[in-house]
Amino acid sequence: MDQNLQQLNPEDSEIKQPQVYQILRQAILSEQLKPGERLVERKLAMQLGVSRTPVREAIRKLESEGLLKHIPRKGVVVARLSPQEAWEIYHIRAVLEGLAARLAAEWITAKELEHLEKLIAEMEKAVETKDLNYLNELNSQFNEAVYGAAKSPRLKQMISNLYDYIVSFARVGYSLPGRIQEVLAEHRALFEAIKKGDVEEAERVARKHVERSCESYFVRRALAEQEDAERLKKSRNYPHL
Amino acid sequence: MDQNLQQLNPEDSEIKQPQVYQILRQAILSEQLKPGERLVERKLAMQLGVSRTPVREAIRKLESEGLLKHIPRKGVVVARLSPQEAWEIYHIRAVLEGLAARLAAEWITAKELEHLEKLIAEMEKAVETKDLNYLNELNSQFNEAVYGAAKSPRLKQMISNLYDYIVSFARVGYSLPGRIQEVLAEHRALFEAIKKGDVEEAERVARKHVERSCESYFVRRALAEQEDAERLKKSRNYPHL
DNA sequence: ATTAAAAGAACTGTTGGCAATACTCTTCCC
DNA sequence: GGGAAGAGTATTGCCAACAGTTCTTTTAAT
Repeated sequence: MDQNLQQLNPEDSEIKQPQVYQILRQAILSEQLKPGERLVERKLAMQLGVSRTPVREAIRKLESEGLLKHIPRKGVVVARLSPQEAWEIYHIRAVLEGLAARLAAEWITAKELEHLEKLIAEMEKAVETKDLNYLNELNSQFNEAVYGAAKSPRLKQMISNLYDYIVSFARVGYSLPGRIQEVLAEHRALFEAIKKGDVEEAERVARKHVERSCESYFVRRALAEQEDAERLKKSRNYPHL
Repeated sequence: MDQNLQQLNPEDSEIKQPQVYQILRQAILSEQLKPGERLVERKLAMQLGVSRTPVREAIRKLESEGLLKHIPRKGVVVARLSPQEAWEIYHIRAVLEGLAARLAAEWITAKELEHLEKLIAEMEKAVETKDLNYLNELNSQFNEAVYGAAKSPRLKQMISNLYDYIVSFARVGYSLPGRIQEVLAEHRALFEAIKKGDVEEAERVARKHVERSCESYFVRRALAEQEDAERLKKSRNYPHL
């Protein structure tokens, strides 16, 4: 627990709960608060410079989104995804994004379509210059644009929520060789389907895309665990550490 | 606001927030608290015999599930589904239930399959005796059994949440002539697909089933509005009422 | 009678404190 | 020395009160 969380301004008369929520959410997604780590209301309240109530409510909200796990009379811990849960989430996302793509293919406007096209072009440039950070940013924008085109706020909301779970791992999903090109091709195929207004194709492509992401997530996760095991093996040689 | 909400036992040392949550949830789903109606923390707290804190937390939870709508510094009201939102929810449910059916077809056990078969048989009996209440109960059980067979707790949770929204209208979905037989046939088709282990077919059938429910929801809703309009017209003749 | 300002009422957001519960460390008995 | 009982501590659940904000009603001036 290093815990140098951003502090709230005490004289800030804004409503504090949403700010606390944002800070905690960021801390969890950035893994400043690590999976399995315990959150203590009073400590967080002290650190943030507010009373327990806003912290409490923020925690409850994060809990209902699934980022925290609450054990009655014991407290809350940062949720740790089991492989089974990660698989579930990816497959739920797959069908939801499929639906979003279908709706987008049906309802997209000329202006939105143009925006998507620009994003695709930008992505191609970013792939060539291997600017992974920018590519990630563009990726999010592309997804956002598709969800927006679907004209279904609730669907968009649900997808974003699910997206949060795996954001930390997904970010490094590109690290697999060849995956970058694959992702680009998949996005392009989705764009084409939406442009044609082919709802079936759009749904199929989007769904497949998420399923592929799921696969590379598990490959990535397996690699990470292998690395962990190696580290562990090494550290056994130096038990005093 | 008639508000004869069930009271909590004051000497009850159980944790109160979940109880308050259940009571409010029931009140909303049973339309004892009607869409658009405002919920006042202090009033509810008084009526339930607790302080504002548990009420507040229960409200926040219901809000995050979408049953309540929160307007900052104003309070919360019972969410009223616009036709657009109802449509969204049905279509999200359609793909999620499709996924659940697919997973069920893949992972169902012999015992679960047997249970489904019994439920189908019961439903046929209930259709003949026109026992609508029992049929509804069986319906829920059948759905639960399918979701359970999918072995995906999170998916099950999400579907149940969405189900709540439309439960009040769905209950009368049968009232359309011929719909009862249709529903039964759809359930039977789903059962057969799951039994065969045909994942594609199971998904397609389940999805179609929800889409049909959506249609009959809107027919039902249109009828209800027509009735409302008639009532309004009548009441105009007696403006003093 | 109409309108605008001001007082008042009604709520939510926030606070710190109290009670109940779960965990931990010490002490005592075998 | 090991294990069980008990005191002490940490932490959540709950509460009543206060502060700030929004809505309503009253009042006064035109």
